Amino acid sequence: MVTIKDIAARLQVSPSTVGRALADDPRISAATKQKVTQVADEMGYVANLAARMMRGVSSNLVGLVLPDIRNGFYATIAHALSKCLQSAGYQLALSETDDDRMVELQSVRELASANVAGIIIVPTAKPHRETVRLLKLSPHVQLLRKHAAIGDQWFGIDDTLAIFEATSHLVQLGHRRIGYIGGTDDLPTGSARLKGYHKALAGVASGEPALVQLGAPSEVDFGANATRRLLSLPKPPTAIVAGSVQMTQGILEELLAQGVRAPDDLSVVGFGDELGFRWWGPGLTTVGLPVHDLATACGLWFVHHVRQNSATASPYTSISPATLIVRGSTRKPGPPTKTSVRASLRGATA
Amino acid sequence: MVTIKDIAARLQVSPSTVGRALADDPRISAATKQKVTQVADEMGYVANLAARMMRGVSSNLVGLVLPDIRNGFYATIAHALSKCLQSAGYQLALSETDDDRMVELQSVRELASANVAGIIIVPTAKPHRETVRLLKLSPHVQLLRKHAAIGDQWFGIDDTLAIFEATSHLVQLGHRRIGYIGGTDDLPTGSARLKGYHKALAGVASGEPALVQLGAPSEVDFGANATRRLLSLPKPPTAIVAGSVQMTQGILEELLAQGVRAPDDLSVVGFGDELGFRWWGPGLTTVGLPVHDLATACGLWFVHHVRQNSATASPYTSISPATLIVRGSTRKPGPPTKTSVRASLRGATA
DNA sequence: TTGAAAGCGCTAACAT
DNA sequence: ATGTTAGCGCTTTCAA
Repeated sequence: MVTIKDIAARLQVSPSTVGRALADDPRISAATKQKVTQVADEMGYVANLAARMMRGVSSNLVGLVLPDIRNGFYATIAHALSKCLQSAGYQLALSETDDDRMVELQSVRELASANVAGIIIVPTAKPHRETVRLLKLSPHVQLLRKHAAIGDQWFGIDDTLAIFEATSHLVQLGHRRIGYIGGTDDLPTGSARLKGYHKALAGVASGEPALVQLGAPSEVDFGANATRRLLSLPKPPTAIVAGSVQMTQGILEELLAQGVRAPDDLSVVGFGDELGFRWWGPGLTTVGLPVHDLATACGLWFVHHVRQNSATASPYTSISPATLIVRGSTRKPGPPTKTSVRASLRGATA
Repeated sequence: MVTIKDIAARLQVSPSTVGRALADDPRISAATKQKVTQVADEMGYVANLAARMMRGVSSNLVGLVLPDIRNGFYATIAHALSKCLQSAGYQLALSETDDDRMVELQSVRELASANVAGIIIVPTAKPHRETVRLLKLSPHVQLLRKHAAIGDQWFGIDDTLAIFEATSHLVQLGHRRIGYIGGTDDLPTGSARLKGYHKALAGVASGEPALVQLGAPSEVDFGANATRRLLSLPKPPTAIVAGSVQMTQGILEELLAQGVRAPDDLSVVGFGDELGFRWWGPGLTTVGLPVHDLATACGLWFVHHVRQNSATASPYTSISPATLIVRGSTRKPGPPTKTSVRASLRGATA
């Protein structure tokens, strides 16, 4: 391995001169720089990253901490960020937490000890105090979920608006008994979404507690079970709104298993637009999330931020809107008509 | 950041004692080790990788190089590997190549200069020579795709068998004009799958060239276009077999757009079992791939291999079988019957 | 069984 | 414009 010393010896100069020349320090003469770079090239010199990192310079690694990469949602984020960071010369280090705060802590510890340039995190419900402390040591930004303790750098979507639009759509179609299956409100996203549901219902329908089913947002099974509970209610809802991607999956599975047909027997609005949602029944009406754009924006901002190397983290918040994608799984409540069936089929292939 | 010195100061011992205790050096008494590890845990000590790397030890980073994480297929792999490596104390560095050999080279270069413990790679069709050279410098293993130049460490699925089973299933149902839409045969997986198709057809039907459509395996659009071409043939096929996940997506989209109904108008067998494939029409009959198990096996083997730190890379090959998942999108060719329609609906919810 | 001390390759404060 | 020197945190001799 060729070191800075080898080059120095060969040129009869001091190691620091070589180091500075290579770093393009203004105090070094052009002639010397010229000679140094040439010899370095000739000898096949490659800077030792480890040594450089020991001197406090952070690596070109950016940690991405999220619950589960198998969620198409997060995969899109990872992809967009990867592209973004790659073109800026950074590498992505992936850590999955499974929404477990201790795993999260462990991951953040490892990243911190690897001297990462920064951390992009989708935090768990209640991050460990140590996690928060460690995050503050390097540039960081929260994605989707925002935890006050972690900081004011956040890129997210307007969760309240998203579910508000989904629910309003159903209200406008004439639905009054609308079920909501979503994440518990200990997660900021969960409570924001629930708020959107209640807001849309305000003044239109009484919020019947039994119609609201809250569970761990990443549990597909909960979505299925909650659907079963809603359907077996004395007065079942005429429509269901999903409050997370996995819940949506559970709901769709359960409806299929029970032979419940949308939109004839029940209207359904999903959350997120995963692969296959448009294939479900007559096409799933769902809340489209601008994940790709969100992640790209986050990546760009982050690179800029890291480059500044400013310890002074100025607060920054970006809220992207979600948009309702209307397909065939929603229509006005009541028995089906020929035209409505045909319309919903068209929706599926649109 | 907590260092070895901090622990030493707290315990009133020398830094070297702490270092040795942490390294489980036989010369340190059990009692000391006990105390050291406990305090280390308490203080949240994490070894500084940079410093360790300077001493010649490679990092705890394992590079994962693959085409596109958005492919559910690769997301599953990343997840399984992440779990596996995490529990062994390794971190995953994710690099996406988009099947571009120059991007691949760039990624591998970065990983190599970061002193990664090893690299797990799904290689592009024709990796750069430099890529191959760099890979040989650290422990590495190929996943899914196998390139002879890169080496004999490979975990993959039996691609030939996978498509053979898919095609045979159709042949047994009575199909004779079977279309195949898959990846070009410059990729080892592509040619193996094509081989499976031809093998299943041997002696049963003449392999009509127009029925075989080959393109870049990751292009959804190619799948859609190829489907259009097959359907507009003078004598269109009665069934189609997909040879990649994205092709499957394209095919499904196109059939939906054209209003072609499976299995009445056409039988379809997909590749992989992505979210939503079971929701498509009467449920997609498809080739299920043991991706999770494959990745886990690969991860375990890799960790073991890296731990051995053996420069002597003994050849190792693992071939996992794929299994056909029969749902509603396939049946015998010809006009529909009442019973067959009912049967296919049952298949969808099974 | 433990401590002291010498570096690994690089950077940066301090001297020329 | 360049040289000297002192570490960064860890491992690893060499001493005790």
